[in-house]
Amino acid sequence: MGASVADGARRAYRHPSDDPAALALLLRRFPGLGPLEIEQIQCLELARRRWRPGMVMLGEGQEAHPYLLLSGWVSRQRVLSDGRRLIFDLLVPGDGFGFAADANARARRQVVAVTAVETVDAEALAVLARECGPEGRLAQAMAALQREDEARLMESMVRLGRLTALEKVSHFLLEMERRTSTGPGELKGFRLPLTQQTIGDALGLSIVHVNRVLRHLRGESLVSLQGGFVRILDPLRLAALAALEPPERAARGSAV
Amino acid sequence: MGASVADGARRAYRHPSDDPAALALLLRRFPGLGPLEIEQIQCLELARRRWRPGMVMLGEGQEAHPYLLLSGWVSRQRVLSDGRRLIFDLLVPGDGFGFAADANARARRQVVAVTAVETVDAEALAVLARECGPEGRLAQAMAALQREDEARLMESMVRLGRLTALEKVSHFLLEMERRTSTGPGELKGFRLPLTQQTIGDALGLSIVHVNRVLRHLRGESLVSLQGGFVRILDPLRLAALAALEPPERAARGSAV
DNA sequence: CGGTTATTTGAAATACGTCAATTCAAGTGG
DNA sequence: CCACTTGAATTGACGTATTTCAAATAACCG
Repeated sequence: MGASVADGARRAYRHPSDDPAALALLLRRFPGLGPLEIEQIQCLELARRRWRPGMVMLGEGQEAHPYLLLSGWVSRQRVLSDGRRLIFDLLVPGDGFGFAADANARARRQVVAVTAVETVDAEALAVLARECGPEGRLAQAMAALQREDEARLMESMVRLGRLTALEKVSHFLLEMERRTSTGPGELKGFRLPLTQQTIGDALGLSIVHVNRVLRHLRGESLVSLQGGFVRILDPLRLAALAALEPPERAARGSAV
Repeated sequence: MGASVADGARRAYRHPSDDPAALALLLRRFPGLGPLEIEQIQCLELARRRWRPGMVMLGEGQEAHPYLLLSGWVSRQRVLSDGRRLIFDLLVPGDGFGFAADANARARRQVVAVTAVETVDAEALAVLARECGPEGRLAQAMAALQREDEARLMESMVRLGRLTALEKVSHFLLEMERRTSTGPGELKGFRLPLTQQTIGDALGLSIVHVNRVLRHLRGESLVSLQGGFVRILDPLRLAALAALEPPERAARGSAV
């Protein structure tokens, strides 16, 4: 019974600043870049920054500054005055935030480091994208990322509003596996450096219930959880539980 | 006991195509426009279009086309294969959709007319905004609207994930009052041409529970509901119920 | 008026949250 | 290496919010 989605942040997410794979992680998220853009991005390596767990990387109402995540996990969230918290979105290495200027102020969310985090300052990247015009590859790639972001938020809304706890957790685990997998042939699972409280705040569930659902998933041999490391043992059955729709489809007619 | 948030769409939202106030409605949503832009917008009056309740105005995965709402209510939503529905957002006269090209495809949502709807084709508006560059007033105004949109979605996520049913409904009614009020000195209430099923799908609640919460709000003399017409009788107490935060605040520190 | 759709209500089931205590894992200082 | 502390995971018992089921009005529409 010793399985858990334990913290483990300090162990596995000690700042891997000298990790040569970090940059590759970033680039994989920017589709369709040419050698010019890649060279430009590599210049950004200079402006790194580290954040300790719990640090507020972007306060509520504060003007946004763009960053890319090299390592660690980040939460975009809102905390109500009575302490309730909702996590809009969890960001993993390769993700970025703070690009849509001023969007943060209106949306009244804060960005917080969940684990130890290492970022690169992407201000220069945003400037470069603007300079090359909206048709440039970089701007296109960033727009694509923003659309991904938005699609993820929509998916989260469905999850929050219309899925059961079992469906929520299954859906969440599958999403996280997809987003953290660094390539093909990776059947060995993935790290999930989140407390059950954090998972609960992302799914709109109490910590106790998250725990029970995880126990159930373990009991059914659908996933294995050990020290913050997750293995999805039966992806098909889990996807069925997650109420996942078939990926995408063509356009449809108009009238009901 | 006969109060209800009844349909009433066909009665009150019979297409007011000759309503001279329609254009004013549109313009109030575009802050900071000069005479040039207003003139341009008025040219758009030509391309109107009508939709009957239930019509799919933009199918899932379909390429977006920009519209502005002159009259009627519209739902951006997602329907799961088992029939469950989540409404991301309800659009009221003066709102627009379909501007962020391709965003719809990834987000896999459909746009559906809730009531009878009248739109103007805003393609020309989008083109004009692009032509004047991202610094033009029109582009700025549209970007501002999009930020509003996003902020509203965030607010919805908090509502879906962390508010109780009573809080959800109170919050929803206040939001709708704010968004449909056409100006100051309007204490008389507002039309809410939505089915309780629709409200439920926007709040992640069952229709039965929506009904019970509304009855409770009526019983407490917080709101009055008659034939799709809503009066908020005690805004302060209702806002307290809605777990509403103080409007906005300055920037905040950084570390926890 | 008959047919349809929406609202309303009660009773019962259930999913989920809260409370409180225990266990477990990891770190810390002696 | 060992108490000791701390934070997270785990578990049981219990309360409650919300859903589901079913049926009865009520409003609307042609």
